[in-house]
Amino acid sequence: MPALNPRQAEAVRYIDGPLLVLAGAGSGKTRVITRKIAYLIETCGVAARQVTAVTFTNKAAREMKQRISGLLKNRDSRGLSVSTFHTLGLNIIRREHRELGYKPGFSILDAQDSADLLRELLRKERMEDEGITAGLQSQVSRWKNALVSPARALSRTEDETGAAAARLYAHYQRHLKAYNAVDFDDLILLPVQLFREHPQALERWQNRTRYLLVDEYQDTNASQYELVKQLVGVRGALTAVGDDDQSVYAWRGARPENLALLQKDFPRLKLIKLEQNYRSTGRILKCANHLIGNNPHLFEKRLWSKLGPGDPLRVLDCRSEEHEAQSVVSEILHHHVTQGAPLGDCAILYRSNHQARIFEKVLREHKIPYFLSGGTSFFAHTEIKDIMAYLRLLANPEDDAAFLRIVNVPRREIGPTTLEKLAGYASRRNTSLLLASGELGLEQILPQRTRERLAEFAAWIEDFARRGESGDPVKAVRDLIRDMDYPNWLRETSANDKTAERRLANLDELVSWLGALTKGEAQDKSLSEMVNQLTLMDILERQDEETGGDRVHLMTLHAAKGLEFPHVFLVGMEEEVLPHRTSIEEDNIEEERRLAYVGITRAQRSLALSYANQRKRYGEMAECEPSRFLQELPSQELQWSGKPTNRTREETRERGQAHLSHLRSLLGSD
DNA sequence: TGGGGTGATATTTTT
DNA sequence: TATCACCCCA
Repeated sequence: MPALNPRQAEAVRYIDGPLLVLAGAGSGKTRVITRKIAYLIETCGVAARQVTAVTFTNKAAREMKQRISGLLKNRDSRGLSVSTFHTLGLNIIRREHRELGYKPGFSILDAQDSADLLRELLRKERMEDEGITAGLQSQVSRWKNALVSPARALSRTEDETGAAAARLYAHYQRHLKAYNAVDFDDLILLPVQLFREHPQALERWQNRTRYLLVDEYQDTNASQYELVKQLVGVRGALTAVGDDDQSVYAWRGARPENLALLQKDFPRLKLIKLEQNYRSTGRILKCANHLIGNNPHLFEKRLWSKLGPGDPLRVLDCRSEEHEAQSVVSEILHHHVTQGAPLGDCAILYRSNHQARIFEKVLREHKIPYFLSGGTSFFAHTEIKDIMAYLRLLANPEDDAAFLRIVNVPRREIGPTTLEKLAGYASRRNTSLLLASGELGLEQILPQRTRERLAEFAAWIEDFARRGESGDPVKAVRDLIRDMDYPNWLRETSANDKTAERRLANLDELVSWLGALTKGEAQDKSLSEMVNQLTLMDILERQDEETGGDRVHLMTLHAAKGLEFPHVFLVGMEEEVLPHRTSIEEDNIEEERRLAYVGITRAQRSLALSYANQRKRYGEMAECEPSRFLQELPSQELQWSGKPTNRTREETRERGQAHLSHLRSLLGSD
């Protein structure tokens, strides 16, 4: 086990009050968090169940758990909570749902479900023409993340469009509540509201959070910060780890200022900076420091490394995006062949997803295996969404969104007209669609055959709901899928055999995940708990990872955060690409610079930056200018290749002239 | 119910 | 250019 450096050790041992660890890229922040948790449990005698660590991604939480259990060996780490903010919120809501006015079995709507619901409401309200369709979901999300209630949102708006959006927000919240459902943002928002209104509940949670550790602190938004403050309370047993230079989620509500706010809110805050980098060579770090030096800083820090200077950074000047892809791929091949570098050591990083395409094409042409991260999520597949909707409905008979999704999938001859009438009836009776389906009052408005179909469906669902509750929930799910002949429906609705096979495999995978969840830590989980847990999980299609092997990594800069690779190719270093056009327009260059910084600091041994002079934009060929960030790098550390651009030609001319005038001045002074 | 034609639209993305 | 949602017609 590597020894901690003095600063890291100090951060691990400082438990007397609130602590902010400013951890530069590659400075071993995860090591500090994991070692600190082990220290708290082993040395300070804090009970594992009273330690809570929060991260932003499942992946980070998973890794952290693994590393801690490695450190603690056989010692008791049961009850230690390492989770994402959202899972923590879910646990709080699960325990306290009554106080919040939710019933057991409440559903979680994912981003897609919530967008669907908003679109539906928008349609009902006939507000399409008011131009608030675009960005409505993110507006609502921003409000929620800033702890702005619908009423406050409405009172704050100035124009009619904003008011319409705020009304929709109110409407949306009412529907969620009626569905006994929450969305992702609610998982943070509701606990905050609960703790504001119920001091006893807050005390309960404070008592079980004797120590709180927060990773990637710069990514917290206002509601997450509020939750942190509430849980920490006056005790101030908090370690926050973050790096303002790696804040790249401002567009999602993250507030890097939260780092500075800590100092205000916790006057006793201790600050420790981790500046020794264990990842990159000196030249790479020098360039990174140089670039980020152009940003204003909340806290000054300067990364250094003992790893030696390393090679100069290469800049690839390319004619077109095609040429760029070919240049990068041939460099990778070169590394691979001449230095025996594994393909898996190479990563191609880009600003936006569409840039991956051309690289995929060229890699395929060269028969080079690659791993593209950030594809469609497992849970975005129709078949998975369908079954999840069934599960939600089993657990929560009030989940109208789930009901509407699957009532006619597979076909049960329950069409839009029927549903509209049913919805009218249900809302008059103040009940849910599923519960209304079996009611006698429908006699007045629906023909007998239709009523029978509805009642049959409702009875069928209720039957399986009972089976899921009393018996083996996984078996109930299997039976449900078989009983409605869903696999055949999938085959019928798939374009070809191949997609059908894939979808069936996905279905199997979902069921086996359910099985795995029942075997997990807590044995007897209810169906709804399993469903909610699944909704927060990130099962991506990882055939690539499973088939394993040595593959080039392709990913966005956002996805690369937290990772490292021996050889990094930072591509598309152009104005309007990185910095992205909209960021230029919105005068948001600093965040783009941080993105470039994140990209550079992913590299361990070698880094190449590339740009194209021409690129297809919305179908049309457009001239491109090298990114301003290239000029912000120290030119003596860069090695340009390819044909020199106008810029470099100009530079050489300038340099030549400077040299001449220098000579002249020498002559003149003589 | 499904398929084809049409017009708008075009970041980053986790939970 | 490429995709996607939407609408109309068979």
